Amino acid sequence: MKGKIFIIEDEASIVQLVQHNLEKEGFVVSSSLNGNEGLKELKKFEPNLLLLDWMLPDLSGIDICKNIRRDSNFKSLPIIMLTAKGEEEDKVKGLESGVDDYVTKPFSFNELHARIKAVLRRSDPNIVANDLTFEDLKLDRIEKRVFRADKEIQLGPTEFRLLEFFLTNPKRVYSRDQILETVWPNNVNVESRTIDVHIRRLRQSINIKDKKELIRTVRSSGYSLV
Amino acid sequence: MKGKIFIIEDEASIVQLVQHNLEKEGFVVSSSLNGNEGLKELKKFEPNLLLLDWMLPDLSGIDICKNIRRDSNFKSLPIIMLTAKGEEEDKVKGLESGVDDYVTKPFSFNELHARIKAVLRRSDPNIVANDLTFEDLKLDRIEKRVFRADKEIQLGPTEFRLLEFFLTNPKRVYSRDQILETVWPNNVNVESRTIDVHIRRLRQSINIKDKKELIRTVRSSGYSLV
DNA sequence: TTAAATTGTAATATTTCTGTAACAAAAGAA
DNA sequence: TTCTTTTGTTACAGAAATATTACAATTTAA
Repeated sequence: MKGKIFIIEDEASIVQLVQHNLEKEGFVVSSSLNGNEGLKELKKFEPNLLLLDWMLPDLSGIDICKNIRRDSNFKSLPIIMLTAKGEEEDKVKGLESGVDDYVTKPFSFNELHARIKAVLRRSDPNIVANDLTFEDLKLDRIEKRVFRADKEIQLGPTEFRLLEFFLTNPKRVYSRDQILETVWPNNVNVESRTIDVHIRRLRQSINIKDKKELIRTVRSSGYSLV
Repeated sequence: MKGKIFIIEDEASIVQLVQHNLEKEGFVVSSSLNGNEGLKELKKFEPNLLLLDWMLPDLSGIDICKNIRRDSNFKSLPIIMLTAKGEEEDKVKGLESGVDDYVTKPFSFNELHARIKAVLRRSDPNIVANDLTFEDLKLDRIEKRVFRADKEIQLGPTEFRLLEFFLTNPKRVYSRDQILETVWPNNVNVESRTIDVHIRRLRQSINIKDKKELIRTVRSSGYSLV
């Protein structure tokens, strides 16, 4: 069971795109093109997550948010807000009125999907896959543990995130910039060479003697798993 | 054995939803769509708990309640009343006529489930799991006692709730925010560092020499049991 | 009411983690 | 080979997160 997602968004093309893709991912999806009706349908549908357009013809996103948060049955419904580019103040307002995350339009489905999983993982962990594995490596996001060949490995927080990142796309080569963007908290400035050091630390931790090296260096491109 | 639940409710869709979910949870469920018949069937069925709609076409919730309380065989049958939104006076009347709890429609199944467990825990402790255990730790929700290796341990109220929380999902790592949300009463603002102190107190209480530490610190993530 | 227990916070100590710089080693290029 | 570029390794100081302690305020019990 992947969970139920409700969409309130007035641009039919977006709804169609998102709904179709989410259903392909195994979610049960329902949607509404306007706010007032959407609210009613949503409460019947009882989703695990709401995708909410911030600019609707009838009701503003804030109003919907408030309404939802006031209803004891939906107080903790995770909400991801869809906002048009440049409406920076809206983001602030959104986060203040209890939105869990936001995605700026236009967005790629992959980006949205990642956000959805992240939000669901926090609010409703059973809905989302929590173990990442690759060969004899296993990372448990719930218990925050890492195993190589069934032996537990201790990692620092950054090494953990780094490995988690590689495990979401094994084999794929990531540049230092890509790694930096995803693994490090936003608006943090670190030397790109710093990654080398963390790679070293990660290697040191996950390598077992007689077992093959798991992190490959791709000269002038970056690193990848195996 | 999870116990038997009877439902008297005239909206077939609600009955279906609730009955289905309760059966999935292991309860034996029977139901009736109207009051007079429901009363008869109920007495044959001999449930451990009754879910009672307050607004029925034929008999009012109060009448049913009175009838039940007058019957010596069902004097102490726990009743949860289902009431439509805004019927505040009904709640008062309900509680006066011996209802144990009420749930406002529309409700989520999870909410109802929680209420049912809470009511059964009080009235019929054998039906509901009241002991949380993990390795040699045992927490008794009824008597509010905690044991480690069969030796009783004294905990303050907050430490008790904290441990109870960890025991509902052992091994899982919880962030300070999650702990705060669940363990502390709502809309109470406490410093997130305060949790560290309570963790310390809890550790101090449940740790026995020569026995392993039960609470794991996961740097930058939170805490978990073992 | 007094005494005891409980709570939250702030201050301090301790531990662990991070980023960087400096140098070594390796891989390409010429 | 020799030079250049890129990556590996190491050590270390400062930063960040957690542990511990003490204390005042509040609640509960006696």
